[in-house]
Amino acid sequence: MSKRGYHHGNLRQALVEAALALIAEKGPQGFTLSEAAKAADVTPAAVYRHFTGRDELLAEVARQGYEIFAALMDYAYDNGQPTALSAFEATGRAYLAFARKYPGHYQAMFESGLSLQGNPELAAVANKASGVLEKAATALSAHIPPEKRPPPAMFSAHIWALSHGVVELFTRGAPGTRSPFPPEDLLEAGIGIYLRGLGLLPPDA
Amino acid sequence: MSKRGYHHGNLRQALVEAALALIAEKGPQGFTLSEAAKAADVTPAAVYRHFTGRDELLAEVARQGYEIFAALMDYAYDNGQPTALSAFEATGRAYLAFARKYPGHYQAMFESGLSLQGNPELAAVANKASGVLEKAATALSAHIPPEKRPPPAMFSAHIWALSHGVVELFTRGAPGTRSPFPPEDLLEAGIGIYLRGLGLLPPDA
DNA sequence: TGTACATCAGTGAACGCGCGTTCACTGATGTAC
DNA sequence: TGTACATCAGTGAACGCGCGTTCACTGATGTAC
Repeated sequence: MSKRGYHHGNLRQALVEAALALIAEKGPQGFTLSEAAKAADVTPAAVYRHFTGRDELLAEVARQGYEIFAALMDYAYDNGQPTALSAFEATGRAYLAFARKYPGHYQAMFESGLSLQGNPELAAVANKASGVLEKAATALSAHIPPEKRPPPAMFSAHIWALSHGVVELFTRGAPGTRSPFPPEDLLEAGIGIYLRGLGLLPPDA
Repeated sequence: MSKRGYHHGNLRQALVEAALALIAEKGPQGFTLSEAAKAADVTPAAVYRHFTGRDELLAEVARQGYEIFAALMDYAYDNGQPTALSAFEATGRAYLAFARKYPGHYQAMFESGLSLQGNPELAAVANKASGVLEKAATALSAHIPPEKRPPPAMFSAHIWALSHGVVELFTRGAPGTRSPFPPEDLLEAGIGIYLRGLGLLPPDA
């Protein structure tokens, strides 16, 4: 911690980052306002210059997470050209990559128990993130034989759920089981089988 | 609460049930030893006659959950005869049914952050539960065309992850999204597509 | 059947702790003259 | 360039709270005689 005077400089963001480190290290319940303040070398009361309280700080962490998440998904989508299929697969991979690379954000978003109700700004940015996956699903939808075409929202939900389940069950020292396979491989294979079921991959691949 | 004297009768199980109700109502973090004791009409100190502390009470809740879960999965498996396929599908449905019917147990097992490390008894009963799904997957494995046959542990993990993701994301007033579809339908459709991808369902169903 | 007694499940008071939050304050910063 | 002053980001002490846990105790239960 460099010498700083009475004033911090950018305490707001420093608190967000302290919270992220705490959450990544000890889980969403390990985060407390007091410890975040201490990690930022500041009195707990100083937090109230920047946030209305504990919940708003946590919400800001999640908000930044959704922002990064949406950008990452969008990047993966664009980058996943040339085909709608490869773009879609890329967003699935991006989900897991995000969870791995930004564990603090991920847990704040999905495991901290904060509610999107009554926080319109947070809900909006969350929708932005899920919008990317639905966009990818819609684009892909055109390539699905009509007789087995589910609504795009449905198979984007499937991929989302599968990805989330893999993260929750198999990426940490999680309950239930230790990972029988590398999570990336598990997800990749699962998505592959699923897309084959949709008729989007050759049945003998 | 009926009149009871100084002695409770079966406080141990009453505390487990109080904890379950608290968890189901307010989430795993809403559970405290003190509130569970109060709900059972007893002083917090009385808890220590039956458990070494808060963690052991929570672990017992989870243990009973795994027990019920394993029994339910096993029942679904047997009941899913006549074919390996229908038995497998039944276990998938049982996962979601369990989460719905026993939300307190479910959250204690998967969302309370308790660790299976250093609790061999809990780990054993957890393995019993996942063992059923693997058994179902292994039986099904024989029917998969060899060139697209993943290890049974892998597709049981896929189904487990998909089910878990659906529960986490779409069954409560969850973060991320409100459910676009009834979770049961979502899971059923997802498993269907997945099994078609494995060559276990006709491609045109 | 009646009494003495051991057991042990529960009480209730107390503890130390860390939490989120409040408040009057202080002192560094940067602007006006 | 130098001084006076307003701003406001941070301090530090204090609060009430509920938590998990401990301890000496009490009184209901059930057994031995």
